[in-house]
Formats: sequence, C-alpha cells, structure tokens
Amino acid sequence: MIARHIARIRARHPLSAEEEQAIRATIGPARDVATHSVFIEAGVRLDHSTLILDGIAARYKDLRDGQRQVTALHVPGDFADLHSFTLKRLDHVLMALTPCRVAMVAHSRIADLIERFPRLGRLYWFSTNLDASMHREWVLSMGVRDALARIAHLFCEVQVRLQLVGLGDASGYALNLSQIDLAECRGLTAVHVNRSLRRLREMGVVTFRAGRVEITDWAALRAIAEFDPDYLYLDPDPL
Amino acid sequence: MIARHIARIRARHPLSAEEEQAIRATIGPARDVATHSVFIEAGVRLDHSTLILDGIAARYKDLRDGQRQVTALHVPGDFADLHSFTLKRLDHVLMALTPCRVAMVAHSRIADLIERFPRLGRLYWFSTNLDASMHREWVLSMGVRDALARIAHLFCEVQVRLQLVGLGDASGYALNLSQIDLAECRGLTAVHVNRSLRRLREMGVVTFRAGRVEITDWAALRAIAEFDPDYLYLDPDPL
DNA sequence: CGTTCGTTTGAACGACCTCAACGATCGTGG
DNA sequence: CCACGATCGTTGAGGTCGTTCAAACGAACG
Repeated sequence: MIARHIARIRARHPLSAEEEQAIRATIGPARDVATHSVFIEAGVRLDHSTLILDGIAARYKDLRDGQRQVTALHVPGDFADLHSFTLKRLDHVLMALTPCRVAMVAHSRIADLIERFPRLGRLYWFSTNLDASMHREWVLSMGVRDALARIAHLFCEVQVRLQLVGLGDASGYALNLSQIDLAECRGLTAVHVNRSLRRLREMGVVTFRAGRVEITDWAALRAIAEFDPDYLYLDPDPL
Repeated sequence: MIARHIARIRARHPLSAEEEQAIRATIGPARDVATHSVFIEAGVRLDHSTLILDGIAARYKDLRDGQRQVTALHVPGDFADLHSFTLKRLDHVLMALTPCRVAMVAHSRIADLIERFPRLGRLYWFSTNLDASMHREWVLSMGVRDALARIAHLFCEVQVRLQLVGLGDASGYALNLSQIDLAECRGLTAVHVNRSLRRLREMGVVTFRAGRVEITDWAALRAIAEFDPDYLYLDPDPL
C-alpha cells in the first residue's frame, strides 16, 4: 500500500531505487481508523506524521456554532499531516471520512531521511507546497465559483488525484462520502448540494450515487468547473 | 528593511547571529513595483523568490469571466513566493496592491543556505507551511463566515501580522487598499464590502478610511470574526 | 421492527449580487 | 487655473442563489 505513496511522488518527480527504499524504511506501524473518527486533534504536539494507505480523510476546522468547513481532502498515498513536521501542532483536525488505513511516520525518521537524502527533503517540502496550492484553488472555488461549479471542481480534482495512484478510471471512481460531507467541503448546505447534484445528473454530466462518482461527460464537467489541472503540478520536473 | 524579515522569523523561532548573517547574505537586488503591477506571472519558470521589503502584495487567481480571487496577502518581511523554490513555477500571479519594494533571492542562494544551515531549511519550510495554514483559514472564511465576519477576520489577521514586523499598533494600521481589493480578497462584491464596512463603522468596531484600518473595539472585532490567532503559530518553538 | 442517518422535495426567507446613478478625489492636459 | 476623465466610494431598487425550516421517504442496523 506504500506503493500509492511512491506512485504519487513518481507522478511528479523521478525517484531512484535507493531513495524509494529509504522512504519505505521510514514507514511505521499501520492502524485502522473508523469513519468519522478523528485521528489527529488540533493543538496537540505531534512527533509523527500520518500517511493515508487507504480511504479518504479530511482536514477540517469549525466555528463556535458548529459550522464545519473541510479545508482539504486526502486520498491514498497522501500524507495527511506532513506539515506537522515543521508546525509541530496543527491548527485543524484530521478525520476519516471513510474507513481508513493509516501509517505513522515518526518525525525523527523523516529528519534522518532528509539528512541522508536532502533531495527527498525538497520533495517532501514540495508535497506540502502542493497541499497549499490545492488550498488556494479551494479559496478560489469558495470565493468565486457557484454551487454547481464548486461541486464539479471537487469531482474533477479527486478524479485526477485518484487516477494518479491507480484508483478509478476515466468513467469515474469510488467516493464513499455523504452529501453532508460534500456540503462541508464546499461551504454549502446539504440541501443545496442535493439539488445541485440533481442538476448535474439531469444535465448528463456526472452522477453521485451509492458512494461512486460516475462521470458521464468529462468535458462538460471540466467546463462547468473551469477545471485547469495546472495547480496539481503534474508535469514531471527533475527538481 | 531585511530587519522585518528577520523579525518575522524571530517571532516564531530563535535565530543565531550566524544564521541571521547567512540569511542576510542571500538577499539580492531590490526593486520597486508600482501599485497593481504584476511582478511574478503564473506558469513561468522561476529561479528566484521574492521578499517583500515594503508595501502590500497579493497572490491571485482568476476565472475566465474576469472574476478575480486573492488567495493570500503579503506584508513586509514576508516571502511572497518562497514556494516557488520547490514548485519552480506558480499557479497564480503576484501583484503589488500598494507601491512595493521587493528583493530578489536566487533559488541557488537558498539552496546553499539550507545546505550550510539545515535548520534554516526547516524554518523556511515552516514558513511555507504557515502560508498554507493561512490559506486554510481563508477557506474557512469563504466557506462559513458571512460578509461581516470575513472582513473583520481579514482586519484581525493583518493587524497581527503587521504588528509582528513593527507596523501599526493596537489602535490600527496603514492598509492602503481599495474596497475593490478588499472585495477580491473576500469573495464579495465591492458594493457589498462597502455596505459591510459601513455596518462595522456604525457598530463602532472598526473604520476603514483613507488607507487606514482604525480599530475602535478590538474585542468586538475579534468576536465578530471569531478570530483565533492559533493558526498564525505565534508561540515560539525551538524546532 | 423501531431507530437512526442520509436523501429528497417544497415553501419561504434572506444574504449578497446586479444594475444604475451620483459624488468625491485626483492627476493630467489644455 | 480650470476642465476633463478616470477611479473609487456611496446609495438605492430589484433580482437571484443559496439558506432555513419542515416533512416524508428509504436504507442500514441493532
């Protein structure tokens, strides 16, 4: 399952066999996390980061009245909280949105790794900068896209990210989230998400049902979202 | 003027005289950038990062119909595009919102610096992760805060960030942006920003006029915004 | 087989937008 | 020095997108 993490890196940068081996050696014990359970609390001092082996996880923050906003989604192969390596504690919570299998990676091992392989340090730095790039695209979505485009954009982003690690295909992918989860990702109410999903379905663009995103018209979906994958930095760069 | 950059770092982490000297040695030539002029284009391969010595700069993205969304604001002492060190090209534009003085820092110098001082590498990594943390707070703002809270939150954030580098005081600070700029930061129209500013003024909380944010009731402003500075990681940590 | 959780739909409301007009300020050029 | 255009701020009226509230339905699960 670490393979997905390696695949994710290789999609953007070459990785030697030696580097791959060194990365694999850092991976600590794995554990299962149940749906909707929090596996990293905000504000707690951390000495490890968490790799998503399987399932979908979310970073979220909430306001006093209980309104919750998901700020990032994580798919298999992603580090959910690599940024805790430098931040030491997080400003948000990490929660499993589906049953997840995660592996702990001690910060001390990451420190050793990047000392021995400084280039991997930059690759991991890149990875957190990629998270930031996705955050910016989300700011753009929440700021100027309407509900239809926001939802469409999320479907596009997840499609690309999952395909990178060998999950899903051109026709769609498994995404076992509730409409409530989607609403919390997009800054909308579940009611409005429901109506927007219906519109997308009736337009023959995409169907979200039974934990699966079925893309029936990729070009249209992309157009509605104004999705430009540039911000995912997919063109390999030697760094 | 580099002093603000040093102050910004010292607000979060200790810095030895030797480290400070090494950082100062990386700073390249400075230049002036006029209001509303772009100093880093999207998609262009970069070999340097840009330090803001003076003035306010913004990262923005826009959609086809011309709708613009600012994804981050930068104050003196900030690197506007340190992330280009690993990303190599940016997914967004960098523009001066007020007359700015900026300094170029060659990526090769940064590479040398962090090779000689690995801890500074982590501090700079931290800095980009801090940017990401602010992005997340912006996602939260755009997702769940209403117009009044969004604007109030921005005023709070900038207040704290400017005070860190010795600009402004408890009563307020200079912020020479137009209401249009503010609107593009908050995903609102200029008209609605205008009305919201009036409300904040009439409530006796904050006045935005003549390029200045005058905070008349910090507690109220903070309450309206539900501003919690946690995400700015101000408690010094040895790393 | 009742309870719970998510989905779906309707009706009414409200926050924010659009369009439009006018005023103030300021730099520029006649 | 004044006229002019440009830019920004301000206000009003009306429209729309998304919300709130409410209710009914289906599926999953003990």
